[in-house]
Amino acid sequence: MAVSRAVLTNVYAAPDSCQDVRVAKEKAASIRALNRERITAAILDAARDQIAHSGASALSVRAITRELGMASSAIYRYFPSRDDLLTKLIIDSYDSLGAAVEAAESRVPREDLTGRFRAICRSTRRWALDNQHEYFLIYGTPVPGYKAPQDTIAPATRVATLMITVLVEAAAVRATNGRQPAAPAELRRALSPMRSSVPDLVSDAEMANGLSTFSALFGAISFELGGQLHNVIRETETSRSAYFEFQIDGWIAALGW
Amino acid sequence: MAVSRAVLTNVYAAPDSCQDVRVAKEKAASIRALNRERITAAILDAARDQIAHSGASALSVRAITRELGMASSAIYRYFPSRDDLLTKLIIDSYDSLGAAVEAAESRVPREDLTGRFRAICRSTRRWALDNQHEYFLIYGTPVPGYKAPQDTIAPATRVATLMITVLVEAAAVRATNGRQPAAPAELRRALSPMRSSVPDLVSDAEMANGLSTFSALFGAISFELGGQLHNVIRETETSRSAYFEFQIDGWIAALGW
DNA sequence: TCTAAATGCGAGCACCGCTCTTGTTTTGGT
DNA sequence: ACCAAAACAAGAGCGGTGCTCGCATTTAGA
Repeated sequence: MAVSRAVLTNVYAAPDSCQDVRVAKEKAASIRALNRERITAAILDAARDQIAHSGASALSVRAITRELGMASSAIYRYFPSRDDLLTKLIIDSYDSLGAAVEAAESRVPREDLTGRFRAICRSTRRWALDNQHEYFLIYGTPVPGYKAPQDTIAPATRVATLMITVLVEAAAVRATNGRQPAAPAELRRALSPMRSSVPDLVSDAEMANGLSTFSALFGAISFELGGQLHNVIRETETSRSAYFEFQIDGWIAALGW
Repeated sequence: MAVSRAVLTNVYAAPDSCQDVRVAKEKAASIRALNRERITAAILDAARDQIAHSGASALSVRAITRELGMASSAIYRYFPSRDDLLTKLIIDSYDSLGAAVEAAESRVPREDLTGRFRAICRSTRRWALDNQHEYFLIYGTPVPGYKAPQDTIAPATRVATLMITVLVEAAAVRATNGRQPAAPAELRRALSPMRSSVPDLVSDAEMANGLSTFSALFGAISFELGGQLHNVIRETETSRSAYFEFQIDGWIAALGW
């Protein structure tokens, strides 16, 4: 109806006439396409709001449509199911985290390897604290039946890729002096899938170490966000951050840097 | 009705007459009390089945009552809400994990500190692999509105307590040789809540180190169970376990043992 | 024995994800 | 410029959920 349509357009950027926005050939942004974009964005925004406020389990498509003033059935023109909506949100969360970490890491001088490592750890924690529910959307309880679609894996690996890059550069520096002992055959086999993404100059032990540190980082963050540090570490940001910095030092030491 | 009652009693241990089972004073097990126990246990069993099969989010009280042949409203005589049922299951899971880890640790000679540490790590992982959904019930995404009741905290600390015990004994051994440098004031303050449960002979750094290692352990397990090691570590038990053992070695080294 | 508490049941409420039908709007080819 | 086809919005409806309430029955304790 005209009513709901008006609501929808109100929610969004000025419904300027679509004709002055280049009616060029190719995909000349039609009214349909523009509306679709706007409404899709509105749905995602509302969904993000809901998740930020009360977590992924409370995400309700009916609540979204209610807020947007549309019929509950209309949303299925944009997302075939609640799971597809969640998938999109998951991808966005991965990208949001990835972008935040990449931005923080890029601000550190290239030659400062430990500084870059620190930046990765800190910005990951920072993002997690600022987006708790989105963090658990990604690193929390896996959804029973849910199988991660293909298009989630690329965004999912952004921060891991960054970590590997730093690890590789660190290995390159340290490879100049002395060869390292070979890892046990079983560990080598275990690492074989990861090996294909990591140059040979990184030893098996360095790879395993890096991965272990990586999971320790997320363990630390999950502990803090999950309340496992309640009555253990003082609940002020200064204390929490001091403990986190202590952990970073430990990880750097464990990496042999 | 007699029908559903029959079903219920069938599900459970023989409904032997309650009179021969000491009609003594005090809480002379009445028919009511016995049935209540039986039905409560049946509900919990069915709930555990559901969780083990498809996770906590899929836990449905109606499905439980259906399976037990009772009216959906009847379950509220036993658990006032779905959340209370979940709370009970959470407590049970904590206890189950705690008991498993305590049993494994107790089998190692007292003087073998690293062996006891290893036993804690391994049995925790083992339990998590065997009870994936229960693990995430405990260490997964925190429920938005959920506030852990008082009676969960004791079971929740069983494995942590065990870990602290080993840490303390290790500190006692190493305290004989040399004092350790004081930790920064901020870290000391951060650790103050934990300090009240840990004797003074454990230094701040040792405490923080132990805690960090503890969270790393759960980070590692969550990574494995959460699928974060997919395409990273080979998905066979031998490979997974080899990588886990490598991590244990790293943690022991980080603890300075 | 007799009252009060505990228990079971069914109807019902408000919500959920999702489907199907109907009627309207927009698009694109002729 | 017209018209069939596609996209879309709305509403009713289905089966599911957690939970409440009133009523009948059973048990406990005085």
